[in-house]
Amino acid sequence: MLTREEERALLDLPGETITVRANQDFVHLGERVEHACLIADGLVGRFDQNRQGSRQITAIHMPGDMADLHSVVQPQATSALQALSVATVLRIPHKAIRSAAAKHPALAEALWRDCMVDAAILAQWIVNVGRRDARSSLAHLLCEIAVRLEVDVGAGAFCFPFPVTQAQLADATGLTIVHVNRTLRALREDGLSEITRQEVRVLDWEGLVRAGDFEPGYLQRENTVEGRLRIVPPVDQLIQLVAGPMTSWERGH
Amino acid sequence: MLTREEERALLDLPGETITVRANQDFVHLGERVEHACLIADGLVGRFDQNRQGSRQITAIHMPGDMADLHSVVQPQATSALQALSVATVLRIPHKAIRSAAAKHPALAEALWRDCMVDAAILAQWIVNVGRRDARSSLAHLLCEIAVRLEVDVGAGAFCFPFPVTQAQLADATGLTIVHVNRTLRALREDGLSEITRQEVRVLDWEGLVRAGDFEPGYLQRENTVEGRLRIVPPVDQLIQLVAGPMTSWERGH
DNA sequence: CGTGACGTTGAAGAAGGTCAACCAATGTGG
DNA sequence: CCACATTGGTTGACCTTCTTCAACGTCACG
Repeated sequence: MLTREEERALLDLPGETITVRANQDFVHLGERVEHACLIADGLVGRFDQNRQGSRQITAIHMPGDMADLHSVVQPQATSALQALSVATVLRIPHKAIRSAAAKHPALAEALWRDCMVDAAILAQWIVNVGRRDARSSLAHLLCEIAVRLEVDVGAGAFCFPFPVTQAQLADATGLTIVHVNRTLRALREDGLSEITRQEVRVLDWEGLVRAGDFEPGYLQRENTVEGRLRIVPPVDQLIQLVAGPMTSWERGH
Repeated sequence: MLTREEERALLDLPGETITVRANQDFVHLGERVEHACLIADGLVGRFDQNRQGSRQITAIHMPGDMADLHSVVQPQATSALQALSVATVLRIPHKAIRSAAAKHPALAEALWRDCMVDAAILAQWIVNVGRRDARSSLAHLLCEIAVRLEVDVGAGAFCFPFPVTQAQLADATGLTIVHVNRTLRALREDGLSEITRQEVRVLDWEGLVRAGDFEPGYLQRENTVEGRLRIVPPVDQLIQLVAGPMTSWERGH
């Protein structure tokens, strides 16, 4: 865990709030960025594309995520960031993050770790588009989102807001819109899940987990000692979880 | 760039050398690791899989790469590491890396950056399996490897060692062995590239780049000021490139 | 000179893409 | 309040890519 002082350093980070319309880029490909983006509200996609113009969403970020924390050490953007639905984003200057990290090595480690959880999710995403069929891939995506949103999956059936279009789901899974549409219908007909423009209704969580071949370990959620940095909204009131096996690099060995 | 003192700290890292046979895991899924693996020789794959057992290579590492540097901040392995061909690996204790990072913030930043270059490669890998057909995907993979190996692509035709099997290429691209075989034949018949068990012979680099829709920007190679950490073999004699826009977090503002 | 690992090929079929409609909901300007 | 445009969802017909299964070839090695 971070010390109270380290928490303060994190919470005291300055930033300006911007509102982004759906389908609007707020980090452009190749751009040199000076701010990291903390998602305060809405959903954000990390977009890549090939030169033929077909797009691929490589990550989905939600409130509490630092969508491009990596830009602190790599300011040349290799992916774009675009709002999937209306989003509120807090732009935090790299400068401030760097100086906080320099003062508090444990914080630097927590930031690095946070990036690595995202990287583990990227690796799973590769498996999802590379080695799962459409049905499994979509089911897996829904499971991942549910767990990351910390929806209570105890009950057999539940709902959570997830305002994305079928076109965006297609970009996330590497499928076409038409095939996503048919596959969602199949999931519906099998009584696993129903998806509208605004929310996901899970009817059979166990079944969805099986269909999606979902193993939540990679999300690093159970283990609170090594969990991900997560600043939950309202942003300036609570750090939910921040951690490292050692309190600080100096103190650990 | 790192200062001479920081370079020394990096070079002075202790480690034991191990030799790994082809197809042998040296980091197991779910395992708790205490060492980071610096590849000294050979090729290494980062392996993930779904429960049905079909495997997916999510990254390929080569000499000079720290294949699981991320384990320093996230010791629970979410992917396995396996040698693609005989490999020599230097195992560096996390402890040593942590303490060097604590002493030298600029080094900590360089390590973090190195991880983020790998993450950018992961994102491109998603595009490769999600939005490219077999021909394009294999061509892109070959281009990426050539550039990362720092092969001189100036000449129209050239060779470089790349000892992988077609089965491994299939796991890397999310295809089947059979389809990889047919697609490689197509690349050969089109006069782009010939691949044997030991090496890749590129006959038409420009054509291969076009076929693979390859844009090397994400590899962060041109820009020496922000390039990746790369400890080239013989490991303890040379740091080729290490960097950051600022010399250190402290010295930055 | 067998045995295993790797590569190659053919035939058949399934998963997913492409093209082209059409529908429903929402918003906007006259 | 209506005509119209826009966005997102749905469906059918057809076609391509890739997979599956099964066989056979080839090379290295004990």
